[in-house]
Amino acid sequence: MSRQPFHHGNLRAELLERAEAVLRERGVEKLSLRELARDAGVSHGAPRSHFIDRGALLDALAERGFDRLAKAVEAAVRTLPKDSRTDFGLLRAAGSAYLDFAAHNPDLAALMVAAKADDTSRPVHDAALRLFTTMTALVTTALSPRFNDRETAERLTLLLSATVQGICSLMTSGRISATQGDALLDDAIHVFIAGAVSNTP
Amino acid sequence: MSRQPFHHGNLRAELLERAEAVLRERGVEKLSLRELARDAGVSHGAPRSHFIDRGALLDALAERGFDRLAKAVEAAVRTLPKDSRTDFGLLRAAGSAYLDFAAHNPDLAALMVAAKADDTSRPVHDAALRLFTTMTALVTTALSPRFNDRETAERLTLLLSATVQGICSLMTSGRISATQGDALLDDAIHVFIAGAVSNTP
DNA sequence: ACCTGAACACCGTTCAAGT
DNA sequence: ACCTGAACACCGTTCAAGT
Repeated sequence: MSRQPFHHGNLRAELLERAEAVLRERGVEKLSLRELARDAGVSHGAPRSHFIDRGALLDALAERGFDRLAKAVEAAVRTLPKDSRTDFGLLRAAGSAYLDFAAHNPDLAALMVAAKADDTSRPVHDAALRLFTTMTALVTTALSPRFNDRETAERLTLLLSATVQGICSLMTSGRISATQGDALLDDAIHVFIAGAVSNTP
Repeated sequence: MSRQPFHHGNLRAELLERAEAVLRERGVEKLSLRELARDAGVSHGAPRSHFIDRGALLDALAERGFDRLAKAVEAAVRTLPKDSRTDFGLLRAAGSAYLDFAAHNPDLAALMVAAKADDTSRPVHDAALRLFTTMTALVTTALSPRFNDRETAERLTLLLSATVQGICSLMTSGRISATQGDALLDDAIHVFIAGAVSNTP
């Protein structure tokens, strides 16, 4: 009945939770396995049982980031008022969710982008694909009158994702303000829709 | 006449040179001031005279990266054969230079994107602005028949830059292959041109 | 102005050992 | 299966001192 049971029982989850907070509040540089262990009241070697190394923890964070972002995008689209459910409105809502996520979790967003698709980081890549699937469904819904083949949908989604992601980077790196980012997103979606129309067979 | 003069005379430049190589060959994680100092045959405290801390070195690398990229873009456009100097051809050449740079210097590209616009990293931001100026001139040249106000040029350039940069990220993170990146760039520029036309007053 | 070298306070990683 | 704790080999940063 010790208050600190030998088996923490929840260490992995707690480390991730705490790591996300550190990431938000102090950045990747300051994220240390040893400090995480200390804060969890566990020895410095303990995290090793859950994450083979620091990179594995970062990968796990990126993976969770992609899933959270996908959920945020889905929620933004779902809660969109009926009169805003135009093609533009839908894509704009998704893009905004993206930007908000990046603005509130800049270092996590950077981690997600940086995470290489190694053999070891397969879960990260899969999570990125899940987000891509969400985005593809959305683009298909928004632009469905214009085309109906899946390949076109995926190419356009890739393009939109890249663009939105680029806007996020400009914002988080301070190249443009949040307001400018919002305006740029508007431009992006206008151009995207207009350009997609004239480039779709 | 010692072979190791007390004043190295060129330490800053040598550290940067060597750092770029390490960045390319082994990644940011492996970039250490102490190792750089060792390789330069200098004490571990010496870099302090040129870079206040590790972050300052990374900022200097990012700054140089932006200037190299700007030069690469300019060269790509300049050496473009006459019969390729269409609006599409010009933008495509610039985008390709961008992608090539990122493909060959993924960690440097990540550093450039990550570099926050702090008060301390003003030079990085200025270098980013110089690249933006280059890009604006290019977009203006390519699309000049369609508009003539500077504000439109800058908004469109920002959009194109964000998109190209997003494609770079997808590539360097292994989300898409270099071939897919190339195809995506084609799509991007087609959509960009078509969309820009119908969105320009 | 630029560099040295000791000192300090951290790291990540490994691994035998414990429960 | 999960965690401990010592050990190792690195770091970045600071700073008085040297040239």
